[in-house]
Amino acid sequence: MNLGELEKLVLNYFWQTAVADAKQVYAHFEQTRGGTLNTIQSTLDRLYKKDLLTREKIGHAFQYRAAKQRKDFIAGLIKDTTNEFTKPNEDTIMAAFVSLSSELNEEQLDQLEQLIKNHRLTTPLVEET
Amino acid sequence: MNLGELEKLVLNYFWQTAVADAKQVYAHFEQTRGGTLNTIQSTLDRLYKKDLLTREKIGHAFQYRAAKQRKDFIAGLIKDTTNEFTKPNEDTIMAAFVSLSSELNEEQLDQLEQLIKNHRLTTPLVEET
DNA sequence: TACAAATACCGATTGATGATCGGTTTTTAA
DNA sequence: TTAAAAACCGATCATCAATCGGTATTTGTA
Repeated sequence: MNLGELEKLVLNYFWQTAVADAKQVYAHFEQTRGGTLNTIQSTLDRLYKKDLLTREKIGHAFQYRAAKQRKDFIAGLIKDTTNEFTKPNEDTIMAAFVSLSSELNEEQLDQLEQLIKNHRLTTPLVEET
Repeated sequence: MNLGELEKLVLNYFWQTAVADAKQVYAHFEQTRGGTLNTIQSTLDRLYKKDLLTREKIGHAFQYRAAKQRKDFIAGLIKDTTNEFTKPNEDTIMAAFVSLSSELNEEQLDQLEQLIKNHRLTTPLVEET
């Protein structure tokens, strides 16, 4: 999935704001970077067509929201990215972890261990796909 | 960093093959996907200018190699990707780990713990930046 | 119900960037 | 010195995001 600059800004906006229609999004970006309402509208439409935003008509305007949690979206991006450089049969997620782990310091290793513990507690015995 | 389709193929090729000149790369892709030697040459050049390949003139041809290990390259990609959707002050690497971790199963959690252990053994007391 | 305002939708244009390849210049080995 | 090999240059095409004017719809309300 390849995203343009404005598309990224808008996505981040929705993870901060939850719900908004085109006019509200425009109001937010008008000051920061100019442009017209139409530009925002077509960007929202593009994100909607990419399944990154959902929308629901309320009154006469669509109310948009992020289709996925930020966390899940990033996880998906990382998996896709990693996939493109992963050998066949290589476990993509583990490859990503291996790649990242080389940059961790002590504190981060501690956090990671904690993360694993929590994960084991909250999702016991999940089936594999 | 945005890479085209052929650029990705070529990068992957170099992680498999280590060293090659344009002619050799062309020989490899000629069968699979056609195109001309020139196309390969300009792709190599683009990757070189992006610092993804190094080159050294030997005889009359440049010998190209991957500038980074696959692992480090992927780690960089993930960090860049994640950065674009990370709140200010949020730890990017940890954010990536958190994103990914939600998809791990038991076996992968085990592997990850092992990874941490090894990492602690091989890189004791690394300074932070 | 008709109408005005708000919004969505359509389509054209521009700008980046990757893919492709022909043609020319440069380099090098003999 | 020169012919062949390779590098380099530049043009064209395709795709996609950004932008925005203009038109068609929709809807709340008078």
